[in-house]
Amino acid sequence: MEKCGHNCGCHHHDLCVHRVPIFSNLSDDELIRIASIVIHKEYKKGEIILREGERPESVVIIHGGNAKAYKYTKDGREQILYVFAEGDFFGEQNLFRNQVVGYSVEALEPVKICMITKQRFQQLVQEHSDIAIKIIDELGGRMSRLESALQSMGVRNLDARVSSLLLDFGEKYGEEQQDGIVIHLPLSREGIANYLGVARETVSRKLGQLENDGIIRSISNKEILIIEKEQLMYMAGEEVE
Amino acid sequence: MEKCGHNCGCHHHDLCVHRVPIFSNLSDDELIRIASIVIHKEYKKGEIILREGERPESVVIIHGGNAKAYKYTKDGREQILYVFAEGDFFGEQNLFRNQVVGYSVEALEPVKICMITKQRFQQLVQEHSDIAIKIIDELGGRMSRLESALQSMGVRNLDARVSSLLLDFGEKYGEEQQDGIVIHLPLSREGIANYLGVARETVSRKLGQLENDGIIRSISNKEILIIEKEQLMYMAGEEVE
DNA sequence: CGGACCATTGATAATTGTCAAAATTCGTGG
DNA sequence: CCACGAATTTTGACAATTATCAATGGTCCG
Repeated sequence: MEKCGHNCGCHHHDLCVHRVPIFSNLSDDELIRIASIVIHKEYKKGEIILREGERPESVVIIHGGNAKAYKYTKDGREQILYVFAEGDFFGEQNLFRNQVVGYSVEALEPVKICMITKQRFQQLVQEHSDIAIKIIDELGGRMSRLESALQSMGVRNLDARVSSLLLDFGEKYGEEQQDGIVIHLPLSREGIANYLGVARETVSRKLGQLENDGIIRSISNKEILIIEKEQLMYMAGEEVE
Repeated sequence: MEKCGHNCGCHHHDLCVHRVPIFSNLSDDELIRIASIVIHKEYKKGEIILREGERPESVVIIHGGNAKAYKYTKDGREQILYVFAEGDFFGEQNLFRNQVVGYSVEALEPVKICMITKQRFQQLVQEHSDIAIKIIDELGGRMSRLESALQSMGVRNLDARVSSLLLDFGEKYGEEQQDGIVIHLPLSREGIANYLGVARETVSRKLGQLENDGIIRSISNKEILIIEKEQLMYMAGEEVE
């Protein structure tokens, strides 16, 4: 691990604000200033960082580890909306309008975050109009991904969706090796199911099928090897009729 | 109709920029200034206002009529993402980043729009940082709705989704009457199906079921009467197990 | 090594999709 | 206002997909 064990007192080195696209236009001086108003926190696996229905007082930036954002239905079914990784932020929905958040965020592993209070953040945006534009940019990107996800759920068959998910995770969590790409999964099978909006068992079956076809290999519960990326891309793009 | 038949030369009265939340903080003078840089256009039913994959040069504000935003899969299945109505805007995703749009927009009926070129719009945002904040607000609201839609697709059963849609449309397009709420549907049955991500026939069957149960009445292809709103709300909220 | 947790598999039921045909609605022109 | 044809919607029969329930098998950690 890092030497930052004392309740995350890391100051000027390894600034979390450095990793965040929305601050990318700022000078080093400004970054350090921002870093000084930032609150650090750590969460253990399974801890809730933000709870649906709350009115968060801060914008949260992930500084390490992954976290899932999800909604529950009344009957307890979970839909995962995002898997946040380093540099992602949330809580911004409630920055200006006074609205409750629409999802909960839970640490999938030990997670470090930086928080900036709403008030401070508003100040920042006031001073640097660049930041507002970056936020619009970032939200635009996130919306595009949501729109694609919605389309996937609506009209694409499950094979295509599973393939897409493997490819996406390959990009984000993959490690190139000589026999293919090893994905270090942030989610369990159940998590994958709740992300795709299908039953746990169905994911098992689809992955089993892909393994039978020699397209992937399940190394462990948290690692999958992509053997035939081409094949996956084909399946993700368009299924044979 | 209105007297504005001459290719929409309406100037200072009935300003489209008046109806748009993102300009709500501006003074009348400024609104008039903005109105002067706005380009007006009209589209007939079925015409494409924006095509997926293009790089739009303008932000478009709907000034009258409804339009659907949708994506196609390669095999021709349509997923409707939004139904835009008066005051909604789009094309802002590409305001600052140079990215292609992720969906097409088609007029569902005669539609009037106002366009502001990217360049002018950027200028506006530069001058009035309020606008950027309003945009963030607006995008936040749209994201919340997308997130809920994604959850619906993922974990809610079809009865709940159909009920929700009827209630939403009731809010947006409904007209209170003594025997219930008459919805003036912006979408055909096929449109509803493509919005919910199910087959045309399935929508027919579900609506038929609701009609048999006396919860709604189908008046015509474009009008549905909600008789038992309570019942719909119950079904939308939580299905009996 | 044991126990808790997670993942897979099998059998069956429920839901929705697909295709074809019939019925209804809509718009137009007489 | 009515009638006609085109477009849309509904219905029925059947197939395909996925969910559910139950049991088994693996994996991870102490």
